Amino acid sequence: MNVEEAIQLMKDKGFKHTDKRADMLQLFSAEKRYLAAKDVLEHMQGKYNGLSFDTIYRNLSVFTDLGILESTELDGEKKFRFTCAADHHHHHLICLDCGKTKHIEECPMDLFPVKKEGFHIVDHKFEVYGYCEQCEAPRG
Amino acid sequence: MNVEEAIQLMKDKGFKHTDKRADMLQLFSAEKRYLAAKDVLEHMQGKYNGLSFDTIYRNLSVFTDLGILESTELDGEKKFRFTCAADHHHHHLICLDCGKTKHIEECPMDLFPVKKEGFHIVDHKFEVYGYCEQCEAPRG
DNA sequence: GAGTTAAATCGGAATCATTCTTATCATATA
DNA sequence: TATATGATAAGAATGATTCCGATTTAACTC
Repeated sequence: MNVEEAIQLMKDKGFKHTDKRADMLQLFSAEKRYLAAKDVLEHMQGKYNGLSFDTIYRNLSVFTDLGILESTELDGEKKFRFTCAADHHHHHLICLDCGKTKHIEECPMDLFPVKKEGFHIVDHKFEVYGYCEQCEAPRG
Repeated sequence: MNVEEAIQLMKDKGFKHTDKRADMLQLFSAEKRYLAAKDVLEHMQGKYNGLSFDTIYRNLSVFTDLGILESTELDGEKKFRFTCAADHHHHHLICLDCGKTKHIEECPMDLFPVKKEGFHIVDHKFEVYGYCEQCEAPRG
């Protein structure tokens, strides 16, 4: 998925094209890492003075619903990134500082049976956390 | 670890014994599932009128630091349970409704190598979510 | 190209979980 | 029992997120 495809998908689903939405998608496409709502707001405020939090949150939610962005929750914050593989299940190694990721193909659910007597399993989360080279250095 | 051991550990570490702390530990020991701060508050308010949120949060934090409780973050809420195995690494299958858990012995980190070029790994999270029999039924 | 309609946005208030602050109180100890 | 220090109450403060009413704008119709 790229920005053009994302915008087309958005239109196909009946959402309107706006400059703010296009710019948000452009940002995520360029960054390819997890960003918090406030990161997005900061980045956009240069161009759009008085941009509302509501706009950011609403659009993040729209994009996530459409599968354009994927999200996770880290340290009490929702974070979003341009989906790196909308078509197949995967996991991430995530930099706790900048949100940069590495793709993890293996899924633990495929590798061993989780004893699930008396449970109806509906989801799972597997994430590995660390610091990338750029963020590790300053931490000494 | 049981309630008595937890209280002893608390005293050994220089924390004072109070009825509220003992009751909180009693609750977690009896429930053996993930509870949110507000669950604990509700449970305690019957006995202690005017109990402060601060007391709950501070004590949850003390217990977690001492390894008496283990915690996770689910749906924007911190949840706590009496540690089911303070001595060895493990994961959980968790009921999204009531917080009941099943122990998962296998750790994905042991089962396959996570390609970590350029990353310094410091942590990971593996949780399986579902609904237990009691909570599944009402959901129809 | 102007008019219409529903969606998008703004600005700020509201909410929810959590943390902080200050004064008061209770536990453990001398 | 007196004292010191930790624990608690009460409520304010914080931070992320959501909600709401009023206004603006994109997309469609004529």
